[in-house]
Amino acid sequence: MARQSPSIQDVANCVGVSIMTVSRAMRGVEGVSSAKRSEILAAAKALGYRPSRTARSLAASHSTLIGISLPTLFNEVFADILDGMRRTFDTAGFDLVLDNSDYDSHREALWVERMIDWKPAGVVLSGVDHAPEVCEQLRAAGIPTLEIWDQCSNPIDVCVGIDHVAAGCKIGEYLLACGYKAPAFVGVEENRDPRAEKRLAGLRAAFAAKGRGAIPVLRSERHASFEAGMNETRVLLAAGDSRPDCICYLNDHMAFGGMSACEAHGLSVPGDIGIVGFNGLGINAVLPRPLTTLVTPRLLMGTLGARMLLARINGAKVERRSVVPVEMSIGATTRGLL
Amino acid sequence: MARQSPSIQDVANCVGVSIMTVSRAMRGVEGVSSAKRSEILAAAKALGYRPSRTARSLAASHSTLIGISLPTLFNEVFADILDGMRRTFDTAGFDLVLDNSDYDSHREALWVERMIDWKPAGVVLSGVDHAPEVCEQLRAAGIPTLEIWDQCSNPIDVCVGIDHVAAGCKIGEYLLACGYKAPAFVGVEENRDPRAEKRLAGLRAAFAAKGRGAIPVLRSERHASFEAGMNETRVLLAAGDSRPDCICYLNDHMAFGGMSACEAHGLSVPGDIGIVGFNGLGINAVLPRPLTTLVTPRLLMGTLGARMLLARINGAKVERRSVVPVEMSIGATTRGLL
DNA sequence: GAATTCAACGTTAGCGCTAACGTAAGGAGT
DNA sequence: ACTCCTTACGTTAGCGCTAACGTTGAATTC
Repeated sequence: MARQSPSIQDVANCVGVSIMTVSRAMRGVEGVSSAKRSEILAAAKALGYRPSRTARSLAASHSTLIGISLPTLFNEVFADILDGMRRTFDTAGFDLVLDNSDYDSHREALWVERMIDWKPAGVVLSGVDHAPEVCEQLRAAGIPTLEIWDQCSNPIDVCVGIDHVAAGCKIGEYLLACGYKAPAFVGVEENRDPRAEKRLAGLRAAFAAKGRGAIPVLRSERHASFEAGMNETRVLLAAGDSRPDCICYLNDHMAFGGMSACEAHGLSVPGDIGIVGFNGLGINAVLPRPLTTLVTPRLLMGTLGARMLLARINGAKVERRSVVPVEMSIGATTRGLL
Repeated sequence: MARQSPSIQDVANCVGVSIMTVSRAMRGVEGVSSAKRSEILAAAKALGYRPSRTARSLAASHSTLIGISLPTLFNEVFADILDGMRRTFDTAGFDLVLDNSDYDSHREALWVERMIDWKPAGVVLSGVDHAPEVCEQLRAAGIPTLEIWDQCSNPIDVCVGIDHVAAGCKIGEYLLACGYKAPAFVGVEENRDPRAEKRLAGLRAAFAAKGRGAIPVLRSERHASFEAGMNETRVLLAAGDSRPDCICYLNDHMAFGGMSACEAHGLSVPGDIGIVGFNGLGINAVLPRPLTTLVTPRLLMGTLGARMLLARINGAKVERRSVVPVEMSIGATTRGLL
C-alpha cells in the first residue's frame, strides 16, 4: 500500500531547516536565501512533497476555490462564459467548483450556502436575480462575488453582462424598421429565465412605443432546445387566430427548431414569416439560411468577468458594473429594411 | 463588518456540551441523545453555525470534493455526461471541481496533480488514455477514480464507456451493407481525440475485412465544430481525385457542416454522397433530413458512472469495467440497405 | 449486591499548514 | 565602539475540525 504522502515536516527534516522555511520556500515568499530555496525545492521534488490544499486553506482561513453557478451547460452561452473564465482562473492557480442550478434560484441558494463552507476565494453567479439570502450570506462572508451575463446598478459585489431590456428593445426596433407589425415570442415558463423576460419586456416596449398591441407569448415547459422551439411553434401556428408576421425566440436553438416547424407548416421564411433568434451561436455559420439574431459577446464577458473577480480577490478597486455591447446580426430569416 | 463566523466551540458553549458532541450531532453520527441532538441543531441554526469544510477535510484527511476532467464542454457529449453525474453527486453531498483539458493530456496531468492536493473523495477522467504519471499518482494516492466515455480491460480503477473500435466497425458494416465502397473520414489531428482514432480503426477494419482499400482521412487543426466539418469537406471535395461515395465524420456537428459543404458543392445527399455522423445529438430531431449516425447513451454513462464511483468511495465492490451499448440511427443522409 | 454492559457524553492529540512574532549574525553609519 | 538596520532564519500558537480513547452513571445480569 501507498504510505502516507510526505508532509512539510519531512521536507524540513530532510534539508535540516524549520518547517516555516519550507513553507516560505514552497510559496515563493521572501525570507529565504536563494541557495536554501533551491535546496528545499529539490528536496521537495525528490520526496514527492506537495503542499496540502486543505491544510493551507484552514491555516490561511480561505481556500483557492472559486465557485461558479450556471443554470445549465447545454446552452452554449454558458459554456462560452465558462470557457472565457477558465483560462484566467487556471493560470492564476484557482480551482473551479461548478454547480448547475437548472434555472432554479432555490437550488442556487442551497449551493451558495454549501459553497461558503469552503471559504472560497470568490463566487460567480449567473444573472442578477437571486434569492435574498444568497446576497446576504455572500456579503456577510465578505466573499468577492461576480454576477455575470446580466447586470444591474446594485450588484452583490461586481457584475458584467449585457443590458437585456435594451437588447430586446433593439430587436423590436429592427423588426419595426423592417415593417413587421405583429410579432410573437417563444420562450420558457416565467421565473425560469429572468433574462429572457427582460428581453421580452424590451421587445414589448419597442412595439408599444409605436402604438402596437400586445405580443402573444408561447412558453415551453421544457428546456429551451431545438425541440421545444419546434413544438411551441407548432402550437402557435395551429392556433390559427391571427398568425404573427414574425416570431422572436428565446435563443437560436429554439429559433432554428421554430423555423423548421414553420417550413413544415408550409410557410416560407422570410417570405411568409420572419424568424429571430438570440445569441448568435456557432451553428449559424453553416446554416444554409443564417438566422437573424442578436450576437452576444460571451467569451469577452467570461474573460472580463474573471479579471474583475481576480482584481477583487486581490483587493484592487474595480468598476462594480460593466455593460458589454451587443450587435444585431441580420441573417436571411427576416425581410430586409424597408 | 461581519464578525468571524461562529465555530463549533461557540455552539458547544451555547448549549453547554463539549465540541465533540456538537461534531457528532452535526454529522448525524451515533452517540448523542435525540434531545441533545435537536437542542444542538437548534443552537447551531440560531447562531448561523456551519461546519467548516476545510477543517473537516483536514481532520478527516480527505475532502468531499470530486474532481472531473473533461476535454471540453462545447461538445454536447460531455455536457450530457456531466449532467448525468451531477445529480447523483449532488444528492450525495459532494462538490464538483471541474477542469477542461482541451484534449491535451499534459494539461490533464497537471490538473490531476493539483487535484490530488485537495485529497478528493474521487476523480473522474475522460477516456482511458492518460499520461503515465496520472495513473501512478492516482493509484498511489488511493483515490477512487472513474474513467468515462471509453473503456479498457485495465482501468486505473473503474471505467464505464462504449467500445469505440466496435462502434466504428458497426458503422463500417452498415455502410458496406448499403453498398458503399469508398468512404472517407473527417476528424481532427491525431493524438487529439484517441476515441475518434479508435472508431476510425474500427471503420478501417470493417472495410479491410471486405478487401476494400485505404480510407482517406482529413484532419482539421481546429475544434470538431460545424465550421471545421464544412471546411475540411470543402478541401476533400476540391481535391477531386476519386471522390468518396460517403463521408464519416468525427461527430454530428462536423457531419452537419460537411453536409452543407457537399450541397454547396452541388452534390445531393444521399444521392451523390452519403453522410454519417456520430453521437446522435439533439439537433437531429429538427433537421429536415436527419443524419445517419450512431447514438451513444451519454446520460446513462454519466448516471451509471457516478453510481460506480460512489460505490468505490463507500468501499463497495464494483465491476471494474462497464461497457454500454450503442445503436445505429438510420437517417436520411445515407441510401438504404441493398 | 458486586460485576458487567452500554449509551451518552468528555478529553486528548493531532490533521498540515500559516501568521505573527521572536532572534542571531552581519554590515552600515557615526 | 556602539547603536540601528536588515536578512535569514526559528518558535509559538493556532486555523476548526475529527479519531481514538477515556469516563460516568444507570440499567442489566446472575
